[in-house]
Amino acid sequence: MEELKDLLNQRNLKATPARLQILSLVQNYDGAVPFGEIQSHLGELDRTTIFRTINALLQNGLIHKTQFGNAETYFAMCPKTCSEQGHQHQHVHFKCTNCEVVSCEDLSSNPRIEIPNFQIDKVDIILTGVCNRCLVVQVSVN
Amino acid sequence: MEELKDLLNQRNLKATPARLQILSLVQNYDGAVPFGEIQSHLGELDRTTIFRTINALLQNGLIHKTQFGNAETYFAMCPKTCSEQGHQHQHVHFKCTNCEVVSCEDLSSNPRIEIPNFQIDKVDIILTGVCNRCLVVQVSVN
DNA sequence: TAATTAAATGCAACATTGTTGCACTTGGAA
DNA sequence: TTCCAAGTGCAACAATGTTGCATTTAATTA
Ligand SMILES: [Zn+2]
Ligand SMILES: [Zn+2]
Ligand SMILES: [Zn+2]
Ligand SMILES: [Zn+2]
Repeated sequence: MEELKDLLNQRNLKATPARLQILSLVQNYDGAVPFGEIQSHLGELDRTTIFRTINALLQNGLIHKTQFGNAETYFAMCPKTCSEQGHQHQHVHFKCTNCEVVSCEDLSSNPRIEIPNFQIDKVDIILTGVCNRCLVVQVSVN
Repeated sequence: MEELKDLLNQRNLKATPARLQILSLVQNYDGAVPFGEIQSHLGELDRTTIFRTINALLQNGLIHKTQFGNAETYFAMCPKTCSEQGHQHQHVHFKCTNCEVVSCEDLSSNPRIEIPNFQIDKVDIILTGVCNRCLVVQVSVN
């Protein structure tokens, strides 16, 4: 908890209870946290505060977000390569249709994404399928 | 317009004015259509009808959608490989930060997306950058 | 430790996207 | 022309997200 406080102060963000609570939830969650989970775990906070807190953490490179279709938005911790200067992620986002967990995953080999005559600045890869844990369970059941 | 009517009837959808108008707009638009454009071009239709029409076209494989961050949802025509059985797209979605146009694009080579011990069922690649048209303009101006 | 202040919060009000139930209308087939 | 399942409009609702303003508080400093 003290290290989260340092993390915030390093980015010139006050270490307020709202920020510590949300950061702590995101850090300790199994996978990326759905927005609804943040809201229900922090019901004592005003909704406006939750949105503003999330935006502050996003803008300062402490957390990032992803979306699957029109469904809920998910939040996860950033690697140390992210800062208020911008986000730098190499990983992809995966949602398991069985356990519903959304996670940040590294690809076994990083794909080369190119479109002829286009300049590509940002690549976002969103995957859906069955995660390793659920596959193991399916195999052991059969 | 008559071919759109056939297209709808092939999928067992009535060729109503709402569907013909929305399909026609999506087909003739430069790139994928933002939801707001659909709404403003079809203001005489009830919003509920617009949503239900879009959902019918999505479910029957006539159009598909994509999203960039939390921003607007975009709609584009489907290739013939899509049907009420499901969507089958190989292309990616690209948004130009200069002209704001969102388009469906083929990659010069299709990447192999793999995560060890995961089963991947659906791959969604969302790109941001500068499109070929805007790059040409920038070069000719300098 | 107490005072100071910029930053953060709570509250109210608002905008947009999206859904559901129900009554009414209509496209397409007989 | 008649018929009816499918489609539409309307009302009401729910969720996400934003803005303005008054109040509170984290961190600095005296
Ligand atoms: Zn980041
Ligand atoms: Zn991530
Ligand atoms: Zn499709
Ligand atoms: Zn597309």
